[in-house]
Amino acid sequence: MAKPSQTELAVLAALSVRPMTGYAAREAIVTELGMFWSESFGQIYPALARLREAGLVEAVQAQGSRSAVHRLTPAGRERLVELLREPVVASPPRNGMLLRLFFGDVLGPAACAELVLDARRRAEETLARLADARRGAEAENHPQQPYWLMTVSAGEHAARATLAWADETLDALSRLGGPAAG
Amino acid sequence: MAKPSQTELAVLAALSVRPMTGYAAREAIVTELGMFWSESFGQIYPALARLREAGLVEAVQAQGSRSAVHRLTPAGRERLVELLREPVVASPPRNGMLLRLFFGDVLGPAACAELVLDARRRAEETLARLADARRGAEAENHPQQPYWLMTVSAGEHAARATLAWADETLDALSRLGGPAAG
DNA sequence: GCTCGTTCATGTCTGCCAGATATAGACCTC
DNA sequence: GAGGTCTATATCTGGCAGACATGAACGAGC
Repeated sequence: MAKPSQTELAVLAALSVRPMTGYAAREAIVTELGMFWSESFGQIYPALARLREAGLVEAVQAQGSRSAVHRLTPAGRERLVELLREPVVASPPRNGMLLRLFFGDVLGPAACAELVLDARRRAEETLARLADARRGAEAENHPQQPYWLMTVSAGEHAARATLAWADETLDALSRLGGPAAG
Repeated sequence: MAKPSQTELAVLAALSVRPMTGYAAREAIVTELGMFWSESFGQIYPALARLREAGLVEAVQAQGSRSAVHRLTPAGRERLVELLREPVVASPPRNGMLLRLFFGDVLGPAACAELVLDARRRAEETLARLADARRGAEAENHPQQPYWLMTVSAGEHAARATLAWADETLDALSRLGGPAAG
């Protein structure tokens, strides 16, 4: 019940969909929330242990099998709502590509163009994965479906902004590299 | 010379602009790179000590005054180029707002609209600060000026994308809240 | 029936890092 | 000269990622 942990929020949220092992919870977070969230094994298992101790989740079917499926208790469901209502914790920005571009003079226009092209490629890949996610969500009939589409749309807007910026920036870089390189 | 640290890269980069105290380096990172980078005191001072020990920076004027101004050595400048050339380390995503929106069913449309409005407000503020930064950069005549403008532009594209997404999403949420609330 | 590779599953360890906190000199104001 | 703010340095706690260690289950091939 103490200090709100980001990991515990994500684990509770994942388990609210369906009971899962820690391993499966991590899989679900990577594949379904991967566009805007991430967790590591090193956090998930200690978090599950704490949640179990606090009575927020319970382990079922831990007998014969090695796998311990965890399920939310009613208290866990309450705690999830409580954590969701807490103010959003902003994660400090750390964009290595923009840091390098800011000191682009040191690397030169060609190396900078490589960095921007990389970012552009990643944005293209993101758009493709989001198109899949959108098709999948649109085929569903679930109370959370409209919310899923909103998060997909957030990713699409961000990725398209990256594409537009990259094209603009590649143009500027080619002009920096000398008119002959344009 | 060992494992490349993100903090050491940022500190070397900051000191490459001009010699500074640790405190001033942190100020510079917050104010000038704050849109895409962050550092804490708890990292800067140990990093400076390591860099000093490795001969990459040197302290000057540490005698009478309490303040220790640090300056890049030639080896430090080489190391900076080396670190800038290293592949970008991607920071794992953690967007608490989108996590909450994904489980928006639990909170309800009104609380979700609050979250989106918050994000919209922050994007507006970001755009205002970036407009200042752009004016400042455009007034300069510096070899790095075009690169500064590219990073400013990245922030502007991202912020405008957030605005467009927020408006679209607020509209969708108002329709979810029932046609009467639209 | 045995080995081998893969997947599922649980955990530990190291080290990066943010944020809070403690401390104190410098300078300014009233 | 008392109090407040800014500059400056440093430490400590705890969240967290990523690499690693370990082993069960299971199918493929011999």
